[in-house]
Amino acid sequence: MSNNNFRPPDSPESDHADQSNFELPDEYFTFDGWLEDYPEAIISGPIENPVNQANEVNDSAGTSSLLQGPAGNRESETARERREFKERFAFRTKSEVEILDDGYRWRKYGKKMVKNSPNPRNYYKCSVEGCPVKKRVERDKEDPSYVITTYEGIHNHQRAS
DNA sequence: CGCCTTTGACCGGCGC
DNA sequence: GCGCCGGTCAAAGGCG
Repeated sequence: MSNNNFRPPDSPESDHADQSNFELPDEYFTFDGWLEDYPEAIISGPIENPVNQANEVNDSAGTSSLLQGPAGNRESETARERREFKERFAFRTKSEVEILDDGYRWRKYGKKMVKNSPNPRNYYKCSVEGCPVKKRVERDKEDPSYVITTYEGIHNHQRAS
């Protein structure tokens, strides 16, 4: 299994050479809320061309997100909705370990048991100073052989491994 | 010695 | 209001 050599597509500087190293996870989803807001995302299956979508994002200015949802109506959204509208995506990977080396250094800052799941959820933050990226990792409650990783934000810096 | 986990406390939003 | 729930803080210890 590709436990230690995948690369998430939210890399700010991922050039085309990097793309060749990018191994897709088994399943891959995008959404513009959190997982619990989109339970159907887990069920409904992988999206069509995640790599192409990632390329589009990287090619287009690098300002904005992988996950443009109802962006046109942003002004009319409430403050809370706007605050929650961040760049997020998740994927589900069959893996025995949760510590996947994606080329960034992460510092774990929390762990919580969530309701409706027997498994804890782990919170990580990018350890580069000033970089706002966070991720959370939890096991699939239905199938514990899968790990669900959710990324939030876009990296400020180059990958330093 | 500099970074990392671990872990319970804390906190803010939201529903009742 | 109060309590649940999810997210974050921070003190303490671990490990290379």
